[in-house]
Amino acid sequence: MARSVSMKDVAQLARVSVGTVSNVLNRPSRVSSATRQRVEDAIDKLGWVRNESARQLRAGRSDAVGMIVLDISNPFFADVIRGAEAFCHEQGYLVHIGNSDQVQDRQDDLLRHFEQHRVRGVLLAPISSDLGLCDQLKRRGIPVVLVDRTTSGGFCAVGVDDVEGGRLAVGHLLEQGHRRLAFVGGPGSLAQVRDRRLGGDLALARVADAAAMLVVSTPTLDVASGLAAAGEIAALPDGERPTGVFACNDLVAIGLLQGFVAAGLAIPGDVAIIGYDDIDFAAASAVPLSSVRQPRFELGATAARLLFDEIAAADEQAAHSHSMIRLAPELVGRQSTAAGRAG
Amino acid sequence: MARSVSMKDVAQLARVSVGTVSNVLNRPSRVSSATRQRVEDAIDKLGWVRNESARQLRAGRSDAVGMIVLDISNPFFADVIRGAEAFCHEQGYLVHIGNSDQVQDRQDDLLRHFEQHRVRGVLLAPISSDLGLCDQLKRRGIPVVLVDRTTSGGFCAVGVDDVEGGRLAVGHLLEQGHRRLAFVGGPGSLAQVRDRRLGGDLALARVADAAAMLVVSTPTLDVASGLAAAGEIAALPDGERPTGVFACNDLVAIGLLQGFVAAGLAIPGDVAIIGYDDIDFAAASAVPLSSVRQPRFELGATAARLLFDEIAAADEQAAHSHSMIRLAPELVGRQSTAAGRAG
DNA sequence: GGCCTCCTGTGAGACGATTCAACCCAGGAG
DNA sequence: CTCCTGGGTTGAATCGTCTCACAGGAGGCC
Repeated sequence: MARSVSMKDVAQLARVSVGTVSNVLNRPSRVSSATRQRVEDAIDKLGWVRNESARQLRAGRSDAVGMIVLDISNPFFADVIRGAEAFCHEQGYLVHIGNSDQVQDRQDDLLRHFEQHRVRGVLLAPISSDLGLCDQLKRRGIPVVLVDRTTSGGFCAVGVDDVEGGRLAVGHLLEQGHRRLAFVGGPGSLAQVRDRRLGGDLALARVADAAAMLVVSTPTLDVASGLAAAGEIAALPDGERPTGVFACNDLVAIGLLQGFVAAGLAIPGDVAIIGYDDIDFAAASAVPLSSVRQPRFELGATAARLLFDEIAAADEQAAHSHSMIRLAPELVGRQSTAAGRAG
Repeated sequence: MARSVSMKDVAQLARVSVGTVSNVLNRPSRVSSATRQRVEDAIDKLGWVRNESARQLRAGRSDAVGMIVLDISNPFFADVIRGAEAFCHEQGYLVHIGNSDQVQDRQDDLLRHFEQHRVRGVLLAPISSDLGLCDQLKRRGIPVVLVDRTTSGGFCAVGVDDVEGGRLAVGHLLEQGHRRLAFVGGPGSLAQVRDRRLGGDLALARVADAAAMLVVSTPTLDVASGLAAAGEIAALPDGERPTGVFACNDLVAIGLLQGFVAAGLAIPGDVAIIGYDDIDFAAASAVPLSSVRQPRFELGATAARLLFDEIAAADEQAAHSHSMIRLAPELVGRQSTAAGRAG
């Protein structure tokens, strides 16, 4: 198409200088209303739209932050994104969303991309503790806030106390009388998986007559993994099969639920299930799923807030000390662990 | 932090001109290997990262496309995004994801933002037929492809035949012997809602002894809306209550399922339910949900392909005629409509 | 009337990467 | 020895916007 119209074209049509056009846009009070009107008319007439690249180049910064999640298909992250976006939008910032799919290379690619685009900051749900590229961003003056993570090494972080969450989940199963338990989740490289399991183990250690948790490791945290694990567990003979299963997240729990039902096991009669995240589908499942609720929206919003605090401190050359915010998980008991039928 | 390093710094350190640095990056064959090595060393040493704004300004174009979906929490769109992203990534493009949440103003904001950022094209799941801003983008040379939409007015479009899908869904209920049916969904401004319902009506018209569908309109297409509608339907007296319900999407269907169970109705014994989209949670639901499958991933990937065709045509100044691709929906029968018990 | 302000508006640089015409020099052909 | 060729490198111009020092004119004040 025709070369895109620039401020110069607008200036020409309005018979003013480009400087004046810029003033109309950025400090309208400095321009007389007659001139302003002429310029605005010219803008409308030509359909001029500001070129953000040029603006950013000149300003040396952008109006965007980047965000990387582990799995865009997981409704948990959808809500975290919503939270972050709500906050950023309020500040006039755009959020670039990236999906690492738990692949380190993909995460690194995205970080590089963000760096090239000179985002003001990054919200990262990290795959592993390998944060090499984050250090590079930090050195360049791009703050990084870790999301859904409670151990921070030189970064701000927001997370839910996963150890406590695991403790709640397993504690709940124990309270319902279950003594043979299983933990389903993976990979172990994810801090979430390790912490939740650890919490479970801690709860278990307080009860004398409970066996160690059977651990079924999965490659990812999705429905398919839960389904596969269900088959494995259902195949165990009656006396050995766990009566209570702690799934590392709700997707896995839903897979388990489906798998157990398909194998002819009753929920919670034969097996009780508790998930993690309390996504909407957990409650909506026909055997409503007990779960450990995380404040998803707040997680995203808080992370965004920390990020903007750090950005503001850098702008003002003020000191900034990294903070780590640990939100509290909450047990949500539903039918999938209802008492009265378990052995 | 220190002013970000530019190519000039690299050039200085490597004792060459900036032109040579640029050549190393963009046409390495033109540079002697000794020089190239020196430049690359300098880049590493300084940690230089290309400034994408400057590159884009000079090039007059970006390496990104924009995508706007109706509801980022709906797993249906998560998969559409995956499809689009897979294709774009292969072409070396980045996808900016935006969430309109079915709010026209939000959609327009996002379109304006994309225009300012000079994206190469836009994939849009439109809220209504009001595409005013899209025309503006088109005039500016930014092609727009409509996603999940089969009526195109001057745009390429990819969609699933929703009328056919509605026909399949209701046809299936009729085949199972149901004669009192309901349709749950809304708002009517969404083409998806209108078309699916129309398809249902068409199927119904072929059967002499079936009553007209009871239409329960909802404000949005989410779980909460389904729950509310379930209450409304469950309250009807036994002889009047529909025995088969067609939900406009799976989120609504899941809400219905939960609501009916809570009201003491058996699925599919008292009420059969069929949803739409066949998201993973439909199959994983403890009463596995019948649904109409849409090729979600393919939908996104195809839309991206059309977009790049149009971009390529524009680059080569070749003619481009808009195409409209209609993918076929597919009935997936599961337990929620299983036969043998319905009246 | 002269001088000082305030109000508008101007125009010349940046910002950082890319491109391209021009240049330099070594080596080969004549 | 001169001319030509071509690989390797340079430097300036360019993209569109923003900022800032400054100019011109109107009005106020002494």
